[in-house]
Amino acid sequence: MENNAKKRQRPGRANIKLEDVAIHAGVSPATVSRFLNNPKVVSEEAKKRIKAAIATLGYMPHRAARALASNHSRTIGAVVPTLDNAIFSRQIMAFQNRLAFNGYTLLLAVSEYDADSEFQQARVLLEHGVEALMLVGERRSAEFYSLLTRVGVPFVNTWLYRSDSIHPCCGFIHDSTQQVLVDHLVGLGHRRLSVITGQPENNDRVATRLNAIVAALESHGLDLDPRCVINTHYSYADGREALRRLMALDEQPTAVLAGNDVLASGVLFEAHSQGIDVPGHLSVTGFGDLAISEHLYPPLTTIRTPKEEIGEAAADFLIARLAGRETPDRTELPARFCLRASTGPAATPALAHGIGGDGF
Amino acid sequence: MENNAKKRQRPGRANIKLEDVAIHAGVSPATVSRFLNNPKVVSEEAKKRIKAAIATLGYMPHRAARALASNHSRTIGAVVPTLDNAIFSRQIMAFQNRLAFNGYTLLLAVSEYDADSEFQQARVLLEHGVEALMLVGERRSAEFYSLLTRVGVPFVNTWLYRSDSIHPCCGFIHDSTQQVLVDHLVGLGHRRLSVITGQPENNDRVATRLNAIVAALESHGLDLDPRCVINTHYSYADGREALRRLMALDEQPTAVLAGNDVLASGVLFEAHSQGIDVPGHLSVTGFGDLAISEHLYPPLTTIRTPKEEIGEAAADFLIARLAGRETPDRTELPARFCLRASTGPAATPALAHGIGGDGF
DNA sequence: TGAACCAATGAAAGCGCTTACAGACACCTG
DNA sequence: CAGGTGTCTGTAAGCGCTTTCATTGGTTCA
Repeated sequence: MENNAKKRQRPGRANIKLEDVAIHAGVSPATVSRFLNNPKVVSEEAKKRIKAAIATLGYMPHRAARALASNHSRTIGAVVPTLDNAIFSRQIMAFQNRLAFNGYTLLLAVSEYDADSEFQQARVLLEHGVEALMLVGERRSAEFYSLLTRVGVPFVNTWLYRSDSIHPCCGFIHDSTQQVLVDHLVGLGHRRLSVITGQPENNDRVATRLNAIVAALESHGLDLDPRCVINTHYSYADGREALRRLMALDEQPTAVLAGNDVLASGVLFEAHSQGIDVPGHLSVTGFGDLAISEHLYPPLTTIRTPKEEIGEAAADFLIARLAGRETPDRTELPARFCLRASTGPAATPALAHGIGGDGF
Repeated sequence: MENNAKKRQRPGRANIKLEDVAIHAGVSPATVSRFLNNPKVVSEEAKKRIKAAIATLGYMPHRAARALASNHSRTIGAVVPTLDNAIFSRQIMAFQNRLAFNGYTLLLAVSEYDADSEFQQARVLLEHGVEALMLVGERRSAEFYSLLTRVGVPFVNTWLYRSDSIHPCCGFIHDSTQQVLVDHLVGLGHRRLSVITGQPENNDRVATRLNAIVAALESHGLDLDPRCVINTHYSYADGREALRRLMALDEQPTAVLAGNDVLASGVLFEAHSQGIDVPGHLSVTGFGDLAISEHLYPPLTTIRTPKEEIGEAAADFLIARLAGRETPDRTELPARFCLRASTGPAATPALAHGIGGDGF
């Protein structure tokens, strides 16, 4: 009867609140709160008693209440296209790790490469009061960007770097990175290249790299046969299927630029099962450098992308912003060319259709 | 001057609140709240005006306030060992997808196979008011379980199923699943098996499977030479290194049971580079069935684990519990044996040291 | 000795929502 | 027409914290 108000029970939480700790420790709630948030202003004596009270009561702060009162949720959101690809999962791991280290919790959503879904999910994260947001890519609706600026949370676009971007970003320059691969192949004598990649309409990095390939070829006086460009999804089976289509062409390409290492692996697998010699008959490049890529037969020539570095840099950027620290809007984390054995001199036309080399 | 109180600005959010919507729509805050949470009780007229007000003001609900007032955060937490492995990332994708569909947001933490970290991170998620929790495995401190029950949030242990578990769980039975592999190899004439797996002390599934291997061998009157058991980490390089150690033994095993498909792939890669014929000279099994496994040379005999199914079942279970619906505590999602080409009859002793077959 | 300062604390007013309760109104029913 | 019923709405009291402001008692300094 000591409490005549209808007591709304809190299912789903231990029912100990800050006030209980205060009573137990013989101090005011304000002091307990200060102990939690800024311990140096409370006396040793009070600290000791509060600590004891927290321990014996098993008190856990109620973050929603804290968020409401202090206007700080201590959460940061991320929306990524998928976790299927090791690329994003490593980024997220590094990101989450950095956040946790700094006392932030990650709210995660997956967009499945769908722009509407990305927007929708980001909205929900904002409603949840995330103090900052990590996103992938930069192409999105004006409405999305205007929400972001209206709400005023710091955000960062990852996986790309453009020195003239109007938004904070961290990643690498896709054009020049992609160009390295094209130059490499052309330098090996390849004249008829092919591309197997994702859907440019859902993925601005794919679109950029595709353009970069065309531009790079142009600079060599070459062009890209549209029949040699296959836009597909990111699975091994898709990579295999794409190579089959390419090999069915009457003028077969001598090299394949795969959009990522999964696709490239698929190409390698298919080449193997068809007895196509790589790199004797066909050169293959990947993009991303997965852990497995150096172990494939032959080891894959690819681009090592800074997955963890991007996650960490994004976290550091956002945390710095939230702490009011000055920090540059754009961070370039270069991707590196990994020359391995899946690329080699273009077969001379005379040999082009033979099954060369020692296979696998 | 209409507001003489010191106005704490809300940086990081659009400053429109429910009350503003109410004023704009000419109704009380309660009605707006009802519109948001239980629209069927508000009149069509009011609905229309509130909808318009929300749209023109660009109102976004403040979830922390809502959580505080209603005692429902609409968030669910998950702690997984890693996202590095496709296993858990697929589970998380499926889980998150299901949550989002039901209006829940995922708070994600990664424990890196560390029990203290798992506990710590789960605590933080609980502080954030997650209404339910998905975990991996079942071995954890009594303190952890007591917190879970004290706080009273529904939780579920994933990746294992035990009909006699006292906690909700969803997954498969490791013992019998593992046994299938052992029986398969023994049935092929293998007598000297080896195991390459993770660290049983950090991973109860590994420990269970290891015991299951010993038991299964015993049932065939065989035993497991301790020198043939290698506990390592989950990388391709670790798998390769482990095979090297196994091959350096004076009595070489004729089969390797790898703890997961990554390790098994490493074994395959190393076997290839050493010219060891698989399965002619050495049989290899995996565990998990990654997307790549069917494409390897030779395609990997392994166990297909229900990754997405586990994520979905876990989400469904927790959501049902939160909705007060009856639902069984334990869900068995069987793992399936995938017979492929990496296993074959044990080499006869006479041939055991030769390099057989056509390699790759 | 009194003014000035400082460190430590408590009282109380919210943060932006939800919800119990009661009131207002329209409509039946006997 | 009194009384009941049902639908919709508003009032106001919190949810568990943070934080401003005022107060206390002790120290230092001129």
